[in-house]
Amino acid sequence: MSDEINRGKEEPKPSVSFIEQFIIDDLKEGKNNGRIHTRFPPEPNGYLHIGHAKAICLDFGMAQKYGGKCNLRFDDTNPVKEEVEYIDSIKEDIRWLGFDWEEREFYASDYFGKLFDFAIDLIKKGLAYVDDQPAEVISAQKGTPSQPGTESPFRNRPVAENLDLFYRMNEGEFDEGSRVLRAKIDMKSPNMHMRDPIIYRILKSPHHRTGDKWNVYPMYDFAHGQCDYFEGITHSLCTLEFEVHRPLYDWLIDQLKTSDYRPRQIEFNRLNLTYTMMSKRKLLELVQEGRVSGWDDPRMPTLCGLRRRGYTPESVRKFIDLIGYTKFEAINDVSLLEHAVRDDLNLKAPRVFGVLDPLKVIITNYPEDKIEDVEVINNPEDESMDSRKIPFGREIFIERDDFMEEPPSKFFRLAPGKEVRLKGAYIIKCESFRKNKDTGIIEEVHCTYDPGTKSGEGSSGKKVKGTLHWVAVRYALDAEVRLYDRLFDHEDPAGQKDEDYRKFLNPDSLKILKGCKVEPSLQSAKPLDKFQFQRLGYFCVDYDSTPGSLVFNRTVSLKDTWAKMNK
RNA sequence: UGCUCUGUGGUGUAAUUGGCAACACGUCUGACUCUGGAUCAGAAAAGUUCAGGUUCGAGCCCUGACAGAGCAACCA
Repeated sequence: MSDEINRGKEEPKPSVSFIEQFIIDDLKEGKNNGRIHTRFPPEPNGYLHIGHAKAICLDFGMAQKYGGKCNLRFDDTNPVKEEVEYIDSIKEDIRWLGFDWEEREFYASDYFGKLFDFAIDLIKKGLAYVDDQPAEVISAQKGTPSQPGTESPFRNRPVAENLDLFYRMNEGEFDEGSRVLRAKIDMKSPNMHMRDPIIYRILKSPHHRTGDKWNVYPMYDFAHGQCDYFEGITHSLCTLEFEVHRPLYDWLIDQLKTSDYRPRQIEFNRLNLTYTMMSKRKLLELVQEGRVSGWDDPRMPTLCGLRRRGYTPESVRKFIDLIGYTKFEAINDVSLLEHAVRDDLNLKAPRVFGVLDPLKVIITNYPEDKIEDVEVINNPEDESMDSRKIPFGREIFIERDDFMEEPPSKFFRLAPGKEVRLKGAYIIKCESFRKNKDTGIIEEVHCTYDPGTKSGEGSSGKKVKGTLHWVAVRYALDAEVRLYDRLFDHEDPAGQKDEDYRKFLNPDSLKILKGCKVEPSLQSAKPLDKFQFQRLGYFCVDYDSTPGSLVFNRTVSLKDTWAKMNK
């Protein structure tokens, strides 16, 4: 290529997120000896959703890109809410997304000993005290964001007494809720988190990893920053709401650190999507109240839900990449997510014929018992995917929507006297149809075919506007198809003050179609196999599917300009 | 009435030393098509929350407003 051409189209500089820019700058300055170490710290109290995917892609992605490492660390500081079930699903989902933490699977509970020692150390330095007051009193003394707090009467308890009490708290001598350990910082701080935060509480539920070894457990705020520190994390990436916690983490690390090293916390915006919500608590409610079939209901924004819906990890990653990381709390349009899957599946998904709402067509001039195997391309976007043969015969099913008794002028499909191409087969002409006099339902369409128009062989000079998909009656397989729509009919169901999000549940978010007809090659399709049902959309085999009764989930429809014209 | 953060087409982002506001999704045309898909060509759409200031020149710097979000769990 000549210099002139090169000059003409300069590579647009790839723009990086503000976080990546910080990392680049830190690297340039030689911080941490050029080391990059991140972590993804989920709490094992629910399933991962696409919002977590945003964090995962950043945590693992930055490490990958800059030759660093990313730990998986479960934030399991609350034995009351956390379960082993969730740990396995979280690991599965991270792997599915395409990331690997190698041997670095850690738990906040791995550090309970160190954390306890640190608490003892703070007590000895006069920086922590045992408070005997009940939760409500402590809470009242905290003040409000606009009013300073007041000091606890136990604030100046002697060190020896604090030490004795704290040890005895851990011995199990006191009831849950009777005493807590607090850091002694500043009750008048404008930052609520600095007003003598509770750092240890008594909890007597057994922990999934440490059993009944401990009777006191660190609060998240007392564990998170230090765990990062213990693991040598260089960049602690988290969401915006932890911005106000940062001074507390810094204060704690100041008491702990023995060198200049300190993890750098950088906060970014959460992922919000239109017509859904990310609150783990509310998602759990949907599951528990039976409003969805489970965490992996294909309407859920969970990773297992998206997987079951037919999303590919590539499409999720692409979407995350598209929306970026900023400090602005945004709400992203689902249509971008849908674009990402369509874009990915367009290249990957084999095309097949499936008829959702079958209407029988009889080709009256086609021999009774003749069956032809016609050849169809598997994917016009990818020649290497080759072609396959499907059976064609005198009786076929077409989509009910593809026939109209009295069509408008722009209707390019089948109608009395009109001709259409049957994809991969012949051009047919509608000669007549049979209608049920009582119901008005069209029961059968009678057509003739032109033998000179076989696909790939000719068209007898005919030009037809429409091409239909079809399935031969004799070889059609029955299938159940589940059509999904947005779970909520409000753009921001959880953001409506004084309105319960349940009120916005979309009653039509799931339509189950029985008696759909699909081509015989789908007989052996396995759960999670993905296809494009020609002209309809992308579909994925559901876990409920068996060779004897196929079940497909619609991932997303194809763009449909005809449907749009008719709106 | 406090503290922290944030305001760029409808939506999400970009603009790296202050220099013609760019890209994607969506929307709308048209072409092509044995998928009304894909693809291709094109269009509409913001003058950067507002008001001042500095500057030859401000989305970017300064000042002041306004708006939104977060913070008052023995949750994370």
